[in-house]
Amino acid sequence: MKKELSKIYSPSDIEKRWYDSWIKNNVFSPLENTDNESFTVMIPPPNVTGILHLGHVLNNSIQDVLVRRARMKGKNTLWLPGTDHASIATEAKVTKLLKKQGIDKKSIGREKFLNHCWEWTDKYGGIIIEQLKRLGCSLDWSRQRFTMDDEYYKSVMTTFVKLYNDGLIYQGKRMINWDPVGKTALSNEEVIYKEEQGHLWHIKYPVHNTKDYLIVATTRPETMLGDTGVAVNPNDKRYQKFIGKSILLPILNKEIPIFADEYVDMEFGTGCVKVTPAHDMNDYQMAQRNNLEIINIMHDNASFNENVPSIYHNKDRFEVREMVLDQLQSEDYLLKTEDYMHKVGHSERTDAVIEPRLSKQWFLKMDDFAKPALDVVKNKDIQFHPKRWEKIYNHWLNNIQDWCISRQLWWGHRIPVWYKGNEVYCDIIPPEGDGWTQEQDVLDTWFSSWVWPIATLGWPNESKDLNKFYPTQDLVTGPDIIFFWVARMIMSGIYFKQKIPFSNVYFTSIIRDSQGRKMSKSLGNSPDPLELFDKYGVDAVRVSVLMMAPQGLDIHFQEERLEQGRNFMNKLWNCSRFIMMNIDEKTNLDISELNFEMLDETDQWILDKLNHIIDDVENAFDEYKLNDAIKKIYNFVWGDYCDWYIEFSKSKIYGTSDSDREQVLSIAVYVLKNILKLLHPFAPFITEEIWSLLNSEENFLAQAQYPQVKSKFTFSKQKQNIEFLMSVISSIRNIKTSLGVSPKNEVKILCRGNQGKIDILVNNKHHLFQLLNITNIDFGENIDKPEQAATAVVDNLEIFLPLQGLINIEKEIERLQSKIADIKARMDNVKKKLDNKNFISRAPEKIVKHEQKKYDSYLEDYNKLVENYTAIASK
RNA sequence: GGUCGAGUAACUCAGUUGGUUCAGAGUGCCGCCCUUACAAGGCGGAAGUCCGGGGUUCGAGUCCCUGCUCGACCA
Repeated sequence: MKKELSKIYSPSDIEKRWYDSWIKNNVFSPLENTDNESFTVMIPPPNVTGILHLGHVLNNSIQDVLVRRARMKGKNTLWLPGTDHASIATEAKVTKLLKKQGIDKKSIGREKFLNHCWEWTDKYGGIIIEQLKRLGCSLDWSRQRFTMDDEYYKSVMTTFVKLYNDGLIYQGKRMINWDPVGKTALSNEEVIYKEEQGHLWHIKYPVHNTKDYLIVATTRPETMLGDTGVAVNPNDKRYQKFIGKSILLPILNKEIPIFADEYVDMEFGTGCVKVTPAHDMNDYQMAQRNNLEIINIMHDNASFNENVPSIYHNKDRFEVREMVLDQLQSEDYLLKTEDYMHKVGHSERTDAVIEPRLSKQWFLKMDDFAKPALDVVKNKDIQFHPKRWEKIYNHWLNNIQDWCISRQLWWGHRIPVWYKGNEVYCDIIPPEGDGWTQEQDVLDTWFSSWVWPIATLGWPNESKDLNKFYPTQDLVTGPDIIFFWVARMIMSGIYFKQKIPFSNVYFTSIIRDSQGRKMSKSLGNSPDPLELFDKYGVDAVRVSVLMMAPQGLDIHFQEERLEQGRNFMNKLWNCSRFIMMNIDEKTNLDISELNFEMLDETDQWILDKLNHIIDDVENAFDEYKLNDAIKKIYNFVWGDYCDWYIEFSKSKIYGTSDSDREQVLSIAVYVLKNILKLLHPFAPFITEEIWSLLNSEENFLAQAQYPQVKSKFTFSKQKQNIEFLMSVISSIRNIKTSLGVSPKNEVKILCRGNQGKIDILVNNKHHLFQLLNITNIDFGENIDKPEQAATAVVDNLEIFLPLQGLINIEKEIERLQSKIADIKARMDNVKKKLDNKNFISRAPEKIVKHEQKKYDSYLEDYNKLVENYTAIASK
């Protein structure tokens, strides 16, 4: 019943099979009746019409690792999937699609438009869900949610009504960020400031009835058509005499006042500011303070309206800018044009340049939410990883402003407010009677998703799930939505449920291209994960991405780096292949029945090493350093298990003793099973496949028990011995290659050193033969050095390779010289310390002793090397 | 302008509390090997002014100050 696996691991054969099998057997669903501690993670809901990109791969791989590990640790685990409706993005897409078909959104009306949105959602909404399955995500699909589901809708309505009744939601006419393409208000957080090359235009503003003029400097000359004043700083000596006078505004020939306001920065530009209250946040505030007229000069699409001369009517703001500049130029008002770098606000979704606009909107008062949200992070109820995001979070909360929650869109949660004359009604249920009209606006999508952790579990109903799975434990998300979502979830959790929504927030890296640019469709630098899956295998992509994701730093993605993961998966496959080629029905797969008296030092070493790795991985997870964890496992599998343990084991596997062979195979299988368990959260498919091929007793690896440190496998002494043995083997290999001795050339070795060292080598003689291709070894304390031999010194042990006829004296001299130089440098370094009286007297005794010991050992090695060097060089 | 982060081998990055194979890993590079798990592999090797300049200390990649470069967030 020996099994022969294919030489190369082929992922595509097994991925789908295992995913289907996990689903069929409900592996991802939490248990209904259990007292086990629960572990919950809420997926950051992807946009319903989105498709998988590398950011999702990273983010969801991390979640899957945490979730699978928790499940294997016996927690009652729920990872809840879902999507959000992304109102502005989806609405923009649907509008565009309809336009192509010659259909105008407004003319078909709200209801029909929403039907189109649902059609779109039905068509594209499942794509990303299927892609997450492909990624292997162990989500509980029976609990999948969509923010536009009826149940979820009710949750959102409940929050609005409660906040309204609590007096925290109000409607007001304010300056807001207006997206002239999406034709909707945005919150402050949805405005992205980008640095752009612009101009600073210096314009002459004549003082009325005088020959004087003021000069204003502006980046937006077109707004002068809405100017209602000019401001100067009250302390500015240059302009004090003009305060109270007026300006005759060019082009319009309209008289507007010159006034004083502290806001004006005397240093900036000319120190005179043109004031356009309806189109600038700061100007609006100055207008309020100084009772200026407020004139709106634009339509909702940022073209000019009838409040300006007719030649500008219906012309876009950028076109008007050119027209105004031309006219100013020709009438000699334009004095200077400077290049000027400045930050321009853009809509996060449509990328349109934001137009500040005075508008009636719904707001949520934020002051009362901020303090508790600050507290729970301050007192560590919620911890951020990495920690530095706490500062960003605190800063935002300390400067919080009211949240504009209304959007002039149709796709989303319509605000549950009705009007009849002067009457206002707010409730989940529509008002009775005729004549009521519902508010047209919908809610900001983030207002819908800030209750994600509770609404998905059925809130406001005190459902079984809500009690069992809320609060959740870990949240994994990108730092770009720390304000949009993370902070607000914390607020809503505390406000509506009196409990924080999660205990740990892991902020992922941002994946950039190899040049450090953001991934974007227009640059075409965003690889399709599905193609990468096909090419490298899902496990390989997961492992590679996690290995290159340092906590909190951006990733520079290069496709070639996926080879590391692919090669690793192949390595794992092949060491398993080797094991399976050799085990048979006699092999004892249950290590508890092993005869520990029979353990070889190498067995003890690998078991001890395994303990250390389990511990290291545990510690790495405690700090959410997943890349540390996977790297530790990688080094153990490749560097210890494959490179050394399996190689050691061959002397027994190919030896004559059946009991030795079965013994070493049992250990090898035991360690391999632990490797599979440790690796399963990272690489679920391949590990499950190998697990099943090993005929393991437990059904699914996904449900097996996670490895724990076993104190009976502590073998410190043996570990040291084997590490010494490995150094000896390495340095003999070094001699052979650097002298150009072919690996095929069998050689003889002599070792001279103290009895302790010699004992180690004698005990492991069979390994030396197996790994070095040697014919004979002589050991001893007083062995004679052969005439012509190459030399190495390892930890005071002298190693001789008699190379009569083969030895290349020149090369050996060169080699020894470099070894001597190397150790001399180390020695000098230590010597410098020891010669320093201050070091001897002030450093801790332990350190001084250690350095002294180090020096003695170096000196001994050095002397031996020099001795052998002189002997060979003098010939 | 404010705040934060980063700068270590050709590339991408590890380096916990200052001292212990602390100067590391992977990739790439050079040499030798198709050795019966694996050439997506094995064995060996070369490679760094730890961004510059000060300082604290017996001792600094690590702590402090300062300068430079890049990035992010906020105004």
